[in-house]
Amino acid sequence: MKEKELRRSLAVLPIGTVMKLTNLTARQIRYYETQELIKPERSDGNRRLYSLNDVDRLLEIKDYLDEGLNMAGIREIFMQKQLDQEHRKEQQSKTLTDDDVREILHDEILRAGGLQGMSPTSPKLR
DNA sequence: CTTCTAACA
DNA sequence: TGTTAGTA
Repeated sequence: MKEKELRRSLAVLPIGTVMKLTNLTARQIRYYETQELIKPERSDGNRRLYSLNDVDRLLEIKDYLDEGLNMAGIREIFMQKQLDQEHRKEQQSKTLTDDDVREILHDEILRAGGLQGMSPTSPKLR
C-alpha cells in the first residue's frame, strides 16, 4: 500500500500530457502553480513534471472552481485536508493496534496461568 | 516539436 | 484567461 502511493507521487508527466488528462490549458495549469495550488517538480531544462497526484489535484481544483471557490479558498481547503490527515496519523500512532491488544491479552493470560498452572492442552489463544 | 517566461493591438 | 513572441 506504500509502493502504490510512491508511484502515484512520482513526477514524470510533462505539461502536455497533463493538459489532455485534465482538459485544462497550459496557462491555467501554470497559473494555479503561482497560486500555490500545486507544486510540480522541475527537471531537464526547467521543464515542469507532474505526478498522478498532481493530476488528481488539478481535477479537484477544477471542481472547486466550478463550485464558485477562488484560489485562496481552494488553497485553504487543501491545507485543511493536510491538517486532517496529519491529525489522523498522529492518532493512529497513539492508538492500540489489534496486534498490541493481542499481545497484552497474551501476557495477561500467561501471568494468570503461571500462578495456577494451565493445562498443556488448553486451546491456543492465538 | 514541446515547454518556458513575460507581456499585452 | 487567451495569445503571442523569442528561447531553451
